[in-house]
Amino acid sequence: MATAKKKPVKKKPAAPKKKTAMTRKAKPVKKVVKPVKRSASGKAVKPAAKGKKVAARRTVVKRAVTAQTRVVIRGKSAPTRKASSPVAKAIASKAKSTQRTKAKKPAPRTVKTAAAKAIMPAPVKAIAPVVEKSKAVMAMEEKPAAIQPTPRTEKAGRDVSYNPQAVESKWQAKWEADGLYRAMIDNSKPKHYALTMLPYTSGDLHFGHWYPMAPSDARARFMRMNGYNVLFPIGFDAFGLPAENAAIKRGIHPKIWTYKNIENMRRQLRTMGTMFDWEREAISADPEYYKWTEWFFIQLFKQGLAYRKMSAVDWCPNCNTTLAREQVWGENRVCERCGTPVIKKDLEQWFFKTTKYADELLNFDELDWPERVKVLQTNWIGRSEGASVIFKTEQGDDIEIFTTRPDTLWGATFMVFAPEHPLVDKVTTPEQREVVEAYKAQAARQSDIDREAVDKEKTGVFTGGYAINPVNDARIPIWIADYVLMSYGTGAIMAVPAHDERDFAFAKKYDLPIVEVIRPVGQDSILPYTGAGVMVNSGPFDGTKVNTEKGRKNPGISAVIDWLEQKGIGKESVNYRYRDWLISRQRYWGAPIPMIHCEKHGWNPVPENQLPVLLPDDVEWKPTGESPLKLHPTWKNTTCPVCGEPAVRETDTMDTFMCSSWYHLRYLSPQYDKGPFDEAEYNYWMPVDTYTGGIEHATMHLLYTRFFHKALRDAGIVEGNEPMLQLRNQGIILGEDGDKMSKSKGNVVAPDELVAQYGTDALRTYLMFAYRWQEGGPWNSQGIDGTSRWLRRTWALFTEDEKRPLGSPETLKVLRRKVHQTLRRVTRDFENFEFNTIISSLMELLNEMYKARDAGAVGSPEWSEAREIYLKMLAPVAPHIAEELWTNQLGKPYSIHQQAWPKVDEAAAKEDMIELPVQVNGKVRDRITVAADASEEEIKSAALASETVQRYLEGKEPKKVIVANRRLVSVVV
RNA sequence: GGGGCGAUGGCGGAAUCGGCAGACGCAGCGGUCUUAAAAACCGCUGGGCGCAAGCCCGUGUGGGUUCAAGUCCCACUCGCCCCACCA
Repeated sequence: MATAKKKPVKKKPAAPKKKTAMTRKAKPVKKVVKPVKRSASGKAVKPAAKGKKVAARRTVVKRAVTAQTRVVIRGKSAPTRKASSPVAKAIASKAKSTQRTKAKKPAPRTVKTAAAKAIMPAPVKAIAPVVEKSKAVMAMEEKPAAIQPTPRTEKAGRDVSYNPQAVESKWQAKWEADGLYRAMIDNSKPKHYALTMLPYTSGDLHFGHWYPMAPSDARARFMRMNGYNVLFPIGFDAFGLPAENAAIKRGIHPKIWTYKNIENMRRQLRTMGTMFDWEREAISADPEYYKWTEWFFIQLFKQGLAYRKMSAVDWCPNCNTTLAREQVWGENRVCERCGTPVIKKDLEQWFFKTTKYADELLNFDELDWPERVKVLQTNWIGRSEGASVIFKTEQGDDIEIFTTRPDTLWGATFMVFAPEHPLVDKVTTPEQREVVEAYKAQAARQSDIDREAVDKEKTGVFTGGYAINPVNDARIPIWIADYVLMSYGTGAIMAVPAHDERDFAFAKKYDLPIVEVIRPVGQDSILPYTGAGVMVNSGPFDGTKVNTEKGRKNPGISAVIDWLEQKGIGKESVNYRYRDWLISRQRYWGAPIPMIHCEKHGWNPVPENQLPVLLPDDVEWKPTGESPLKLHPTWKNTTCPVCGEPAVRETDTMDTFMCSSWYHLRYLSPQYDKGPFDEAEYNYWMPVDTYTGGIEHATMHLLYTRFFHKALRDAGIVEGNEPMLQLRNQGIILGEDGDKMSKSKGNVVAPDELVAQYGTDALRTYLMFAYRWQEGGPWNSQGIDGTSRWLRRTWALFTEDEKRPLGSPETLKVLRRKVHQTLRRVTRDFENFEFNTIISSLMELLNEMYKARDAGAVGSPEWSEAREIYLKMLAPVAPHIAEELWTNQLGKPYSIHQQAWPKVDEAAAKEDMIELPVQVNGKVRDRITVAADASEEEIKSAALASETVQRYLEGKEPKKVIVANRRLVSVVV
């Protein structure tokens, strides 16, 4: 996924690589979340994970109304709104109401420094908390030493023993040594193939890589804790123009440049703390990989899906070389390297017949993909239905046109050809020859941009020739004009100036006749194409058609098509904007196209047992104006697979999108040499369950890979209709100034530096917390302090071992309720890719835990449970600190990442008192607190008993009292 | 020109089914600790009026539906993205 269309080269992230030795299987984990269910249509069905809104807020018992319904009305000296957590309430309710605010304040923290000191002097080994000490000791052999506080922290507060970099590098090394993230086939578990778009080997890992990958990793970890056998692989998109250009610029061989970058990117990726299975790494520039890219080309060729044809490519006359579309920059379409305006040049090229699958690609029934991507693909394919109709030249040649409105055929008063149309020369009369030639030459010189500018005044010239309109035998003039494009439809149109803006403008300018066909203006009428033309706007319209075939007052489009077919002058037809995929690149750094050309036998594939066609290292890859492979002295010479006579190889290479169309298959078995993938692995892991990456690939990679899969399906190589069932796109992180990050603007933020400063866990969680993941937004350099602080507070709470007197049962109950409510929400949010609220929920829970600690929860079973569940929820998002606290502070068995996701205790999560706002005439005037199971009647009478409500009633009877779903009472006066 | 998405405090964002707008965090202000600073901790923080209780206003604009609208409907404005002489 190297490049995106029309834009300057995009770089993709890279991942570090390290082979891990051990392949210990993950212990089976109790399944908590059900596998994603699929409905008959194949759509993923989201588990309904709705939680009721929690949270009774301030509750001060004032008086009971009935025995069953205790009604609580806010006291007059109401506490501030913020003092409203359940724990705080619990505390508050014990205190006198006037002292409430004070009571909520934590006890002075005289202990904190002491607690910190107790940890600090500890040598390498961890001092596990009292709880479960024996287990901790047992686990000691397995786990690395607890992190030693760093000297610089000595003077600081109680949290300072947290050294994220030390924690992180320690566990990264341990996980890797243990092969903790090896993904092996295991038929006893449901599988989950989580895929994130592979990085391009641009050399540096930046936010464009972190932003999609870190949350994807968190979700993959979540799925794993939920009992799935998760495959989360990584690799490198290593072929392509950016590498070649960078290499040219620096004078380094593209291969050396690329593989050096991969080294660096692996190192950087490792610091991210992802659960990538490095054993499955695949690199598209490895011969073991591109052997199969070539093999796939041959399979498509055998399917009749690869063909050659002449095509106009972008050509830089200064560099004397072809350019890819993305190398043509800006509105002026200049060469990215030298700034010279690019021209078109005809070359023979290889194409894949993607259009064969156009209709099937429009079908998204089996896909849980964002609506936006589906719309983009649908528009890109651009299907239009209509008819193709044959007009004739006066000399008798057929002119095929496509129209979406065959019912307006009777209004066709002239025809327009694209200047490049093959019949132009033939219809042009001698008198018009000179002007026609001049116009053609001028059109050829114009750039696409000029030519396609909508606001440009239309120009054209008369050819002198005439055509016959087949529906009424009218003799109509043939013009050429550059507003008709050879690349869309048939390159010729019938012009119906009465009902088409463009035709209308042209007819007005050159004084051509206008014949009205449709005259509808009422709302039920069939409207003309556009609002074009005087006739359309001036009416009157009677909803009928005029000037059509006799006896056909109201021929609808389909009726006209039937009629055309009967008459043999036209047929139903579908036209697409979508083009076949041009895969030839006149470049060196790509997979060779494995084809051989023989004078006698034409083009034939390289025999499969001779694959791969290796890319030679000794080429002149600096720009010379010719394809580097073509200039190699010997490489292209070979023999014809049919006759054995001397023949030449294709010297073009493949578009890198070809490589990335199947990388998800290579991950299955990157070392496999008997085929592109091991079938056993395919059968277990495919299709991809969750695919994450940028939306910029909507009409490129994501369309190519779907095409590829369908073509392979028809070749009997893969199964199923779609390669990736669920797709989720992240947004883009902009620079702090709100602009796109770019070196030239100097607004690039480097993840490496932030990891050095804050640690990976803080950066990962900040990226999840700060934005809606699908939206992205500008970087905020201060924001990361928030998650950094949160993790330090987490560390502080978990490393503190001070004992306090046990608090009330209510305190513990409230804590437990909050824990399970948070768990319910976090579970749901993980399922829905809502990472920002996962983090905020965990922050809230931590805040509650602090309050519970101050209220005397420490030492209780509820406290232990809260700590365990908190860490398990933390584990996917901040894997390192969670592991450290789990194994070395709680003394639990390594690894937290092999633990089962906790289960919500719905009974514990349930509120027993609920607070309802009471509205009078739509405005909140009071709040009442009732038992959660109070009946509607009880709630009503409680609401009416409120002094405030009574005051607003002024003694009158309420018109209406509505209890809305136990969430609010509405009194209408 | 066509299509899509979006608009909530100083900022990022919450708000699950039409039911307490502003959760959580950043920034800011005040305080504790400190020789000092940093860190940490505590409190405040949409706007207006008010000593207070409280009242009024408030989710881009204007209408509408409803007991109730950030959320639904209609018409706009602005922003971003995609496609575009597409026949």
